[in-house]
Amino acid sequence: MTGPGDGSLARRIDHLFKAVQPKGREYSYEEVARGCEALTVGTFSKTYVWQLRTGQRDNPTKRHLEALAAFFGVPVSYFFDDQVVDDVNSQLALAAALRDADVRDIALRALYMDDATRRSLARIVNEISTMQRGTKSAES
Amino acid sequence: MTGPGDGSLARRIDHLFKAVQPKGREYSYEEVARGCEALTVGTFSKTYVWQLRTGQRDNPTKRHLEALAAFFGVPVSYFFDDQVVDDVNSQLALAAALRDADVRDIALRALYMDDATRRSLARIVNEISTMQRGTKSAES
DNA sequence: GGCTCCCGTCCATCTCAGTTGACGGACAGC
DNA sequence: GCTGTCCGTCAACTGAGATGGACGGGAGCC
Repeated sequence: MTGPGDGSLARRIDHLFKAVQPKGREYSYEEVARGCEALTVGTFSKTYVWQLRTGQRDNPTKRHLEALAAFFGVPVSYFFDDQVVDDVNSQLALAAALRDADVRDIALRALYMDDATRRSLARIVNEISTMQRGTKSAES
Repeated sequence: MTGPGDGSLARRIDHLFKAVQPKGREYSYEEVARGCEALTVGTFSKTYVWQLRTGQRDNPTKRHLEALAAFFGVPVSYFFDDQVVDDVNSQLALAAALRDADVRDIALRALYMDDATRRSLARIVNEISTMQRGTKSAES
């Protein structure tokens, strides 16, 4: 496997940057830092995020690991457990695929589907919008 | 569960001391420290183990968390788990919804869709099948 | 072009995580 | 009783973890 699971902490963080792009772009280091600060007590500098991603620092504290995991929406064990990496990665990849596809458009076309299929799609779209937490509003 | 997951890091480490007693008594701080040093690279002082257990220090680094987890034979996520579960809940819920929906059926109906939508759905289905390959019933 | 704003990168700095060393108490052997 | 040793506890120091600010560069705007 050439995923982030085979390497260092830096690889995994790098993968999170690439996989989690609710704005269609990678988060900037400052966005991540401020987001982490918002989610946990304590400070988080953009420089340190950069150092972690590039492998210049590889031994962060518990607090920083928790903040990063919360920000990217992955369990903290993502940074430790290879199996969790695989599980999460597949879900992140799915989320990425769903983002690229215009889900609302698909939902519209679902009007021409039969009942069962449409309900299934509706549930999926619903979960997606929940997952995105209003970053792309105007759903409901 | 009223296990060690209801409190601070200190509570969880204290629980490990009490629960893991292969010699019939609690490990001494020095035993833990030396054991951790043996299992990982780097140093680990008995005083620091004591500080962590008593809550005087509560922000250890990744390296120390890995060492402690290895010594006591628990996954590193033991020190985190419950705290981040709700952050990934949305993704887990999505996975559940996708399991219930008959995705292959949806893909078949995609034949009647236009090109762009069908390609989007193809990517989604591809990710789903990838995700389902390694699925083990992690259901409670 | 010139200006501004934001990004990633680098460097100087400081804070605090983690170690070292020492003190008092408990238990065993002499 | 006395000594030696191992334990838990404490205070002080060291250095790595982490931060703040500065520099260069690219994109958008007038």
